[in-house]
Amino acid sequence: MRYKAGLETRDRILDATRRLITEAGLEGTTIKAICDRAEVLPGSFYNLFDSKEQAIVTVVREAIEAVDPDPEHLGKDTLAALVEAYIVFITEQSDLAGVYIAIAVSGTRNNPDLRERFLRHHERRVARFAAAIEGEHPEIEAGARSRRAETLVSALNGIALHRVLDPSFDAAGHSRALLNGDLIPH
Amino acid sequence: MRYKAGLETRDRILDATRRLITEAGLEGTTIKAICDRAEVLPGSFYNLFDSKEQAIVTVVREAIEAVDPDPEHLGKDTLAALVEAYIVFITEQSDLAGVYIAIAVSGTRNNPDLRERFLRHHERRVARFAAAIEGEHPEIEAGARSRRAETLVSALNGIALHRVLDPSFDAAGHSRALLNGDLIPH
DNA sequence: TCGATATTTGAGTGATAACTCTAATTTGAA
DNA sequence: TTCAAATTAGAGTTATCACTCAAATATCGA
Repeated sequence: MRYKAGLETRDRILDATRRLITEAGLEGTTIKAICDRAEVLPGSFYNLFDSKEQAIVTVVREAIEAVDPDPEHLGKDTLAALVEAYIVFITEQSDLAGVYIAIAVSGTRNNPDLRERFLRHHERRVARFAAAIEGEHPEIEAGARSRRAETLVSALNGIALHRVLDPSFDAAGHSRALLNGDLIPH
Repeated sequence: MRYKAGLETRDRILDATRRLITEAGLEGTTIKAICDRAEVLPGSFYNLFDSKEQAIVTVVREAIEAVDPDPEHLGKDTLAALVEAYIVFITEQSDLAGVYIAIAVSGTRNNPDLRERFLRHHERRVARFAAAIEGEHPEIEAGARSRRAETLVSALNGIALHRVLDPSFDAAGHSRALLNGDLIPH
């Protein structure tokens, strides 16, 4: 994996894997399907990856990292910025968003490693949202902050889920509605 | 499929299918896995079902119906009752809830029939929530009602999704928080 | 240009997928 | 108790799965 040709092939394979997972689910992501789409033969695939799983995990790691860019910003985010970043992820990196949701649901059942990775990521993400809430509403006590962050993160994932099903779904509008409390009057 | 033995076998197969989809995903739901768990041989399976897909679709239909019980109540629900009903579904029928989420994500990609069915169900569900909002807040105009209903239904699905991943997740508390607007102060 | 190394080719492996078929057994109405 | 119909047993079929391998070819630093 040192020549330019190999790196390009690797990119094509990862791109095919990303799109396949979102379009056909983990079930439909077979070596043959990946190779057909990437215009590569199985021998080349296995020259670059040890297994199908390695390619999938590579793409999943990408997706998880793309959800939470610049993690070192923790504590300096605003809630609005975090929500806007997620909107960008959902709408402009929809292949990765599809991977993210597919893995959240299917990938974590048979693969304890993926499950662990996903749950750790979720915790970090909730902590980041909670820190943003702290910055804007220091009067809310820590436990309640975490709870609210957890509600918000899960709810946003629901919106991402539906957007994967229905690309015309207005994920941005619904995400902002959640943030602004435009749900039910009281 | 007329004798008692056949009906019991059918129940065992459907039960195994339900649990397998939630535990192992669609990918792990093979005829062999279903038959092993139901203590049935492939010949018996195919005596009662035309295909693996038929068994899965049967279970998916169950799940979709369980999400929205008593659909004729449309217009007579309160929002709180709808949310509580979903909480019961998520927490007390977790096998079906797992099927529901798994299909929402994976099942609708390769199967246009399932996709269609799921999206129609989603529309009905949003309409029902919107009708409940109308009953409680007639001052909100129709378009905004639908929008809010859509936000709420998607957000609740996000909570169900996370509960499938993590059974200790307090789905009830987070669902009620959404309903009560306990998210971010303004 | 040479030559060690990376890459590609593509047929081939064993395992397992969904599904079929026939014979043996069980069921339950008459 | 009988017997037609339902059910079960379980080996077998075909297709496709992930993955391998040896030979041919392409790459690029020296």
